[in-house]
Amino acid sequence: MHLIPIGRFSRMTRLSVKALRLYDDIGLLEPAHVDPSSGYRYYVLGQANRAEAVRILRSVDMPLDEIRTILDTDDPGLARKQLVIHRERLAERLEEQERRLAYLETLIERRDGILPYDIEIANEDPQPIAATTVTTNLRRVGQDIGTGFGTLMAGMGRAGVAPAGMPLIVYHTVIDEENDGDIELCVPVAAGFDGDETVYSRELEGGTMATTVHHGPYEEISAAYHTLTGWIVEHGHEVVGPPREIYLNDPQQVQPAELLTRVEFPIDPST
Amino acid sequence: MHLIPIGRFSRMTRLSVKALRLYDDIGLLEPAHVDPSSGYRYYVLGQANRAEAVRILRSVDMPLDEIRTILDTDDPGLARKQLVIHRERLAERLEEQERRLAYLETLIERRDGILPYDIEIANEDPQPIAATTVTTNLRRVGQDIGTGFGTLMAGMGRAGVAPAGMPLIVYHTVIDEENDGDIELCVPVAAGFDGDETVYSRELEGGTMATTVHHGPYEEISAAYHTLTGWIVEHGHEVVGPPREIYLNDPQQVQPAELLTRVEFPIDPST
DNA sequence: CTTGACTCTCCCCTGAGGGGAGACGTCACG
DNA sequence: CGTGACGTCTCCCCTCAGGGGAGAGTCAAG
Repeated sequence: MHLIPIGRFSRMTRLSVKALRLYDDIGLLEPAHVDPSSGYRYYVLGQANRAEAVRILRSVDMPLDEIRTILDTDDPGLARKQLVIHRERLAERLEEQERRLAYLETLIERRDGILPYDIEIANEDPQPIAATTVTTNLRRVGQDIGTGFGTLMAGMGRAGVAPAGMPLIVYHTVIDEENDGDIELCVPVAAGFDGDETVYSRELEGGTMATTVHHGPYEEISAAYHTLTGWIVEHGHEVVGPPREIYLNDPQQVQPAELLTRVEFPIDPST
Repeated sequence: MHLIPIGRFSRMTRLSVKALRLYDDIGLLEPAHVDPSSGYRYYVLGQANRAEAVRILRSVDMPLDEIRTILDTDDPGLARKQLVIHRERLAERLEEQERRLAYLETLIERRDGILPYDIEIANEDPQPIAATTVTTNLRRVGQDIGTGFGTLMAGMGRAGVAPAGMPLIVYHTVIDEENDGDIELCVPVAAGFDGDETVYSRELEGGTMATTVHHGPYEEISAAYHTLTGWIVEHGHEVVGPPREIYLNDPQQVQPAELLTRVEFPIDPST
């Protein structure tokens, strides 16, 4: 029975000495013999095989405890299942890397840097609108907007009025991940009409607005808000009403990266 | 100047409080004001923009110090270059994940488990061969085998002899990553011939062999060696000569996953 | 003034080892 | 049998971007 010290075993198996010691500590690959006085680890040839299996499975980035599960089971079906589970995990990571890469590409494509918002002051006239109010939060907001606009269109059909401009949303409450808030889905119309409880007619407030246009998917719009609110405070203005978003093109028709959304904050016009 | 405590700023920016404190510590995003008596961090609206940029860049897994580089430079070219560098890195990881995934697939495909080696005892007759010796290590071995067989074929052509069997290699020394060793590239021939210094004729030793066949790329062959040597020791045999590999098919003609390599260890036939 | 929500610092934890210090063991050579 | 050159041991700290929690202090509203 050849006893092999850790260094030679390390060269045989191409596992580092540090790794071998770790595998001993966690009981994944214990030396056949440990000298009780010196603590020296000694392996035998027959262990190289298990070591090789560990090396292979680590090379596909499998966690150590799963490797132990696979190597210590007698059920080849279970081992196989673990491998398949790990494959799913790798595939998932692969997808994630792909998504990140794609996103990063779009960041690079933006030739104006990461946060290219030009802020303008605009004077908006009051405008008759058809509107409906929904309560939602940041997690559900995408769905709720979709169904909400459906409701709105249905109500406008009942009232016999047609859109006269781009749809918009007034954010009456600040909504975030867990806190619900009220948002008002609106479509400009030619004149006021008789609505009902859910779809009603009102006049959208006009006034001085600080505005900017967000170019890209809705998920990334918060930077536009931050830029605007920061700009407003820095320039000594005050926010005098809820902000609104005006959807300049249709998510059904253009790619998310091409979406244009105008964000407007009503402000007091003083310097 | 609104001062925003960390919790609200956290909700505004969707960065965790822990993360904000970390970014303060490393100077990536320092609060506009820190109360000297309580230590409370207070942010201003204008910082939300930078926070947003951090969040975006973290979402593509960029390291914090590179984010700092990008955000603190005035040179948009440099920032862009960093983004591109990071893209390369992501793409590299993507490839790596793909390679691992593919490898794992092959592991799963092997229906016999991870290390399916059947070991047999064989009696080999002595065999005249043409041979050449090269000194190499585990890093260069692939190239050296390629050019070595070229040399061997050229020498056989000069001597006017033709191959009479599968090529093989005798591993006279254990080679590893950094230590060179001698390997002897061989081709069976019908009978001995007059060689020269580099390509010579000799008789390959016969005898009792412990053998197994490795199915797959050369890089994964070490498990075959470990299995064999482990088996030999466990069965009380002794290795009486250098091991050899016989290449049963041609890497030029089949996929690496389909390669078949017979590994043989000469042993004493006792027991 | 009290209560409840918020925030602070400090410490330990993640996974799979890497780097190094200081002490001890082993082996081949003379 | 001694000696020098390696080999190996344990122990500790480090990675990276935070997460979890303890215990103490702070803030704002009623």
